[in-house]
Amino acid sequence: MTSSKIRNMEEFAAVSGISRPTVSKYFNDPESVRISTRQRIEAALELHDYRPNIFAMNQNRKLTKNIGIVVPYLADPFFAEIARNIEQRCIDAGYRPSLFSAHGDPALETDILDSLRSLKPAGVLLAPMGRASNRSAVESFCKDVPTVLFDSNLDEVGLGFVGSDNPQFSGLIVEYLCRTGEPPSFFEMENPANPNANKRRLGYVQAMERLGHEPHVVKVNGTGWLFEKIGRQGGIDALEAGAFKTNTVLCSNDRLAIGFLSAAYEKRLKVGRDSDCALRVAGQDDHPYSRYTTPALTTVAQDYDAISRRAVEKLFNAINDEGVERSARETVLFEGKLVMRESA
Amino acid sequence: MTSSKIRNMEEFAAVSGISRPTVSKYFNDPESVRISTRQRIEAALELHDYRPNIFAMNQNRKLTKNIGIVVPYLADPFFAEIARNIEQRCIDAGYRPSLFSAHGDPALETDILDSLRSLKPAGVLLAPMGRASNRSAVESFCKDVPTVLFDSNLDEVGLGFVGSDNPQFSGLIVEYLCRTGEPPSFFEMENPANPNANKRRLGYVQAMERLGHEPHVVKVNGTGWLFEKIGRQGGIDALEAGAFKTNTVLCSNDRLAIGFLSAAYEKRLKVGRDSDCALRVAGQDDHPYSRYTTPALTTVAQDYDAISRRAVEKLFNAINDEGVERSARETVLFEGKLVMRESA
DNA sequence: CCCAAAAGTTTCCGCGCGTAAATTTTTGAT
DNA sequence: ATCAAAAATTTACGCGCGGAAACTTTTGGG
Repeated sequence: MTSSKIRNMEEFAAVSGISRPTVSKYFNDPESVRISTRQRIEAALELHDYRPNIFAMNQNRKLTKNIGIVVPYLADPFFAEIARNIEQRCIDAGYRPSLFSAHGDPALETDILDSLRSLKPAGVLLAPMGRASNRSAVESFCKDVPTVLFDSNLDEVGLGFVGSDNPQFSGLIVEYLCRTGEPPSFFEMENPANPNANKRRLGYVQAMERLGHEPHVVKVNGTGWLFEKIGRQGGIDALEAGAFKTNTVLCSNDRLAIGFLSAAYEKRLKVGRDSDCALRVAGQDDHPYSRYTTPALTTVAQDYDAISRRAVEKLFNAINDEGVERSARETVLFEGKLVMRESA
Repeated sequence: MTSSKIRNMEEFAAVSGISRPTVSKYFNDPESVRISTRQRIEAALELHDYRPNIFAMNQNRKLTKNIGIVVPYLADPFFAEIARNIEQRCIDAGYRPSLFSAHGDPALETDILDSLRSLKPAGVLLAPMGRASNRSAVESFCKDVPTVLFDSNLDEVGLGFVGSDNPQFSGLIVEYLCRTGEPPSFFEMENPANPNANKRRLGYVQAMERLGHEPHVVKVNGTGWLFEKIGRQGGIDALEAGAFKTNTVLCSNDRLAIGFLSAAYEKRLKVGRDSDCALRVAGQDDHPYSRYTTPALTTVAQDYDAISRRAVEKLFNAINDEGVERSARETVLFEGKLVMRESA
């Protein structure tokens, strides 16, 4: 910067030799002005580091450049990773993402959506809490703000849903477990917060029946989002009660599996597929930590990248098409890939 | 809501029977108006669900109610937890926190601070990346915006620092390990991103010398924030090379320890303090996952709650005191508590 | 009941920018 | 060189609210 600070667009327009309305146009879309003027503005920009007042901008604009990203539980690295992924894509597209976590609290989720309204976001990417979500609140929010759901679906809500093909997940790993050993029992929370859990259970049951085995589901107590804790305590209880029909356990998700591995260790049961092992344990998600458990967790990998890319893509299409294609709510599901590690 | 939507404060003032300037006062501080008028406003508020336009508010106010929270790596549940803690305290105090993660990228940290300026935040709580941080950028930011550092310190920058007494951490666990077995080697990254690592190493060395043992530090390659990965690969290499003097390993932090436990498993070395164990492994931080490792990780617990509480407190004091006490930059360190689990 | 202090009202201006309308200038192909 | 289209300029207004100034009303202790 050469001279004194620029206070507003008026002053910046003066030093750049361009009229203020044209400068305004430039900041809304650099492509909308002639190349020569764009260069003059950008030349001035390098000398004076002026930036439009974001509050004044958003006050009048019909559509802000804000994007809301809402996840149910940020302390879960899975959500942290996917949020990061989405965030980056928004920034690259010239938007300003804001990240929110409901911290496992449905009321907070509603609060977030509520305060998100006042941000006048161009769009929102929402991973709802699931069954616990205040459905009507989410629904009314989606009517006002273009919203794409990801990770977990709420029927008929929002512009669409992008997530994983949960029955396929379970089917894939059930098939693997049966092929390489004995059929698994299914280990899950009694009242799972996430609706994906139900689809995974159904996928498990169907796959078992298809393969000619009798499904066996073990449900454990516990509510909330401390899945590892629930998996551990529920695992200890289930193991002590001899609740499993076979020595192979398929957990509803990796975090539950991490807790279950801890339970197996507590009960001095060696986990793995070697002959001296007492248990085989598998998860679902390919959680960032699942390769560092001991033994490393065999699981089904979610396609983080594809999910975040597709979700963002869908949102931006809706934002730009100005409602042309909003009628058709679309659901996109990505298949999981088997990740064979040592635990099963 | 009874009638049609309220469009602005003017209209809301009309339906509530109070003049607009008084309504404005109310929203800036409900305590600043007489009880009777407050009740009238709040009565109208329940009927009409009006909320002041946040952009118009922030445009003129000298001080917004925005608080920035910046962490270096949100995919680390430690930061997710402490961010959540801080976030809640800000909300409770009537502020609007925004969470940002540098995702392990120093350039992004600078970008975040840059764009944070345009949010005109009342204050910022910043956990800097550490050595990799663009110091001058952080420094100049702190001159413009009241900023309290936490987790990792940058000398003389910001209003103050709130974190852990790292040498005490190392001293505590070294003393424990020596008392209950043999003196530990210290396991760390060669070029740790976080400056706390250096203090922990020094604390280790001092504690060892104080107890009459020769310190032994094992440094492993690897940069970035994928500590588990580095701990695992570095651990495998170090174990194969016989790099440790004793069979007790103190890791610089829990995430490194999680990776190291994975390495020990890979090398079929049983970890724990039983007689049949080949290794004892300890960490530092009490990471959210450290109780679910197998074996559960013995570590030193950071006082998440105290750190976040004190950091927020310090920031709000500075904001409210309007620079009265800004001269004295204060450093607050909390002691860690030993968490004895099975790994050591 | 009186009166000073506290609180509320009226009136007005300004924040920084979006945006529309009318006008002028520039552009690029003929 | 000509001319219509494209782009930039000039002018003006409004967004919703903060906040100052001058004034009026309410409050509560004596």
